[in-house]
Amino acid sequence: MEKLRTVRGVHDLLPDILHKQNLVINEGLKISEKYCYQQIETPIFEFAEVFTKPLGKTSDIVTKENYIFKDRSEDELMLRPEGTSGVVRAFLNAGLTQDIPKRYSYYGPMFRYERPQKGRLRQFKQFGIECIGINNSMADVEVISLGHAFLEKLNILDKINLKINTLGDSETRLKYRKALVDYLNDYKSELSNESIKRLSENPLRILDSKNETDKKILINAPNIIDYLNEVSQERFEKVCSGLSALKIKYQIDKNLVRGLDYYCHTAFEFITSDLGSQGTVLAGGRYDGLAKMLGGVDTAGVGWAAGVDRLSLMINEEFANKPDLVLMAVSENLEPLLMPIMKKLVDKGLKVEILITGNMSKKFKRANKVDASYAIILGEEELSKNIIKLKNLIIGSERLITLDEAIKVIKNL
RNA sequence: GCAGCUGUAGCUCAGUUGGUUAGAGCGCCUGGUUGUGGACCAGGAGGUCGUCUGUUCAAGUCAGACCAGCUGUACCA
Repeated sequence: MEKLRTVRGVHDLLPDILHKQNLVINEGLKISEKYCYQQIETPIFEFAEVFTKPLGKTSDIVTKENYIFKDRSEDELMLRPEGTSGVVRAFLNAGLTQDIPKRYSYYGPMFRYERPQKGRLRQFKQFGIECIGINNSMADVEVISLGHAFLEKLNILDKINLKINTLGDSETRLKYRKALVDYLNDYKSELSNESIKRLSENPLRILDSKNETDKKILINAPNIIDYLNEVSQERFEKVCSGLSALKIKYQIDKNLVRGLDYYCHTAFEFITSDLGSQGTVLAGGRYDGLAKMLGGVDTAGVGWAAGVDRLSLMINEEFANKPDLVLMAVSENLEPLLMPIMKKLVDKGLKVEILITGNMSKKFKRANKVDASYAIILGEEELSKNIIKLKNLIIGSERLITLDEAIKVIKNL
């Protein structure tokens, strides 16, 4: 096919789907504003290091899913695969490390070179929030609570489960990592190829394996909960009891690992079974090490990102941008008089579609198609008396009245 | 990335063991109605059958490659 088309996994968002996505984003913005999160926007591409450093050299995003390119000045740039790194980078660049805490919300397109499917695109939209500069575990609870409230506003909470886990602090993870590797080394010959590779590179991610043999081996693997030092242990308990106090239901999933290196302590995912294998709809965690990885001052942070495309697939909203009325003239020479009328109607807050193609029959057919309730018709007869004809398209009745009267009738509907 | 399924009109789909000019419903356009819609009637436009290569006297139909979508898996939002 030599026709022009979009790149694989990159879709046009026609009005009906974009409208749904905007609803999702608007709910996100509204609820985050209530929690005093302020909207921020960062560039959709950055120096590649902004992502490669914090995400970790072994993450899929960096190794095979990236959109990296060089610009004309040979700078290595990368289309952003996620939002957090850019937001934290912006926070550091603005010199705000003394001005904490900061609560940010953002939305926009992200890019990952993946195998496209329903709910998985190469250009997709995320809405996310970041709470920067608070080490207190109550920030974790706040952030999860906000995510929960967001999904509640979208009216899809009943289709979603929350899973949480803790990755502990760096001391914990070092100890646990060693224990896990020791355990898994005994089964090295039975593990999947992917997991064998990870054993040396990023063993924690083996916990996430969906391979059946791997899963069996993992049943008796050491549990990170047993390796938590006192600080990490206490944190996790506080987060759990904080959620319970909010009556937010959750399941602890000890195999929940975030794919990105910068996470520590709390990790969580809101998961649905409605979207096939793309179950994760909102996910995040704590990323205390991120600011330092970017070369900035060590700053705590916790946040999440939600998949707007996925969420919009879950909400039932009919998109009807139907006009309050249609406006037409009976002959072409009267059409110039319609624009001032339209201006007045719009100024009064009405949604108007002006009909300037076809004969009267066509115009009424169009009015029908766009599901307008009223038609305002201007003809020679009406013009001479300085009135218009108002037709109620639902019951079919017509009245000759002034424009001001017509506006009142339409608005009283 | 790996595996499977699918691709015929704007949409949903039919198309027999390969055989004239590829069909239906819906939608669209024109007219029946020169100031009036939904229903109805009549007519019409719209397809290089995803693309390319091959097999054959003959390909929408068979084969291969590629492209795209979907499903699962990996991974992730």
